[in-house]
Amino acid sequence: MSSTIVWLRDDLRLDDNPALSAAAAGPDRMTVVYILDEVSPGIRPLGGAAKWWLHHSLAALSADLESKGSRLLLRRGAASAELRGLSEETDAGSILWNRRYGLAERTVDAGIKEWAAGQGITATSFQANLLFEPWTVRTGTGGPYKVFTPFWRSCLAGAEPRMPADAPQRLPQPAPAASGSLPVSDSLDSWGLLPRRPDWSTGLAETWTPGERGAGLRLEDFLDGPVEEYGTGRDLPGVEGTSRLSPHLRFGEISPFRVWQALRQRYPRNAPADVGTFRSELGWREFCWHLLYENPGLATDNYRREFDRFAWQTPSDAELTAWHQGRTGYPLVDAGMRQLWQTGWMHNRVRMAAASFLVKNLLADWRLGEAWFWDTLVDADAASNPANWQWVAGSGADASPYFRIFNPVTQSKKFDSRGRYLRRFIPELADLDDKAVHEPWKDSTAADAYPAPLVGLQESRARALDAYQQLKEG
DNA sequence: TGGTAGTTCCG
DNA sequence: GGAACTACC
Repeated sequence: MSSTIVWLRDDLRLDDNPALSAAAAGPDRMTVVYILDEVSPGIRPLGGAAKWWLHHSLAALSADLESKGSRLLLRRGAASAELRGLSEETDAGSILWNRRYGLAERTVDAGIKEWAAGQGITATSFQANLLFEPWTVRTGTGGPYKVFTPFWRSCLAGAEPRMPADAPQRLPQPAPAASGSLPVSDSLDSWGLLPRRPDWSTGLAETWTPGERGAGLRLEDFLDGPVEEYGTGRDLPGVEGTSRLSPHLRFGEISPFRVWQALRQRYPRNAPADVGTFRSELGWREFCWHLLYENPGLATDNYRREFDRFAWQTPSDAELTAWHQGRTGYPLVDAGMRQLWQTGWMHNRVRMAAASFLVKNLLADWRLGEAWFWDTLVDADAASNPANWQWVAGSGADASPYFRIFNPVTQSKKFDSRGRYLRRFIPELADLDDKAVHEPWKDSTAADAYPAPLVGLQESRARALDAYQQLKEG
């Protein structure tokens, strides 16, 4: 008897999952498989925080599938080999998946599609993780967009994103192997995705609930309040003003179509400007994937190739470690880096300030920062992380102008004036008053507990402007 | 989705 | 002394 394989990747959900829904609507038995592929060429290994998330997300997904009569099969290895084996084991007549957009991933998928065609197996892919697929958004002259605003305007001018599909009520039974028993699954624990000695994941577990249910609750919480003041609230790191949906979107625990529709339903017309601002953040996610699709080397190559000649300085071990550990002596940067380490996430405005500090005040190559964020963020994806680092560095598409150098003191005075965020993540500063907390080096009582500034803002700023000036002239 | 420095103007 | 404005980086 023929069966269907649903291959899940960055779409760890039952809701609005077109591949899963298509299988559920058919008559076949169904094998749902997740493959941990660390060996196919060009696939970027997951960072540590992402591994932690993946473990818990798969555990949640597995339970959700079982509650509907299905099960999650886990396999590890090259995706193509695993799928071939599994197709044979389960006598699969079709393989279904939701599309992904990185070059290495597309290459794997295309290879499987070709193999399947030769075997008489139907391989079908669906749009599930982007509202606007990269190749569908074109400028008037047929090229890809390089600037966000016209990109997003073009997206919004087209057809409204489709309605999301509800999760199937019931799922087909798992397909047996030829032997009659179910195909063998790896145990999740055997993958070793969770940190061991030391276990740094406590703060992550306190902050997040990976999985589809956690994602839905985040969306509800956001719609119940912060969304209406998103325009101002999102800039205040001491306030819960953002959606915090990023890691859930990263792993596909919630569909962007579901988020879009939830906003549409809540604000059928005349949505407040804040809602438009939030939508445009979804737009930045789309734009980053658009950029990665057109520039597969986004994480390694300067988008603006003239930056290949830029005179990045190799930071000393002490400097890089101070940045990693949140001990640069600049409270906003340090609070952000500690939030990142403790919770796997950093507020967006603080990301900009912390990244600007590394790339401009320390004059370090943006790839060093990109790599650290890749390893420590729960929401780092292959598009947004490099695209945003290049945005900060000035080497990217629609990038921040080179002379825009964030002043971490000005930023914290402006966006965390009471020092609420600073004190939360830097206990050494808890007793300083609202003025000194932004500039602890001016307060003698802070001197022993908190590091002195790693570099002077004036000199390091001037040095960065010089380096950029040389690039322009050179 | 900035910052700085210089200027004017004000209390 | 600092808010507000501007030109420039």
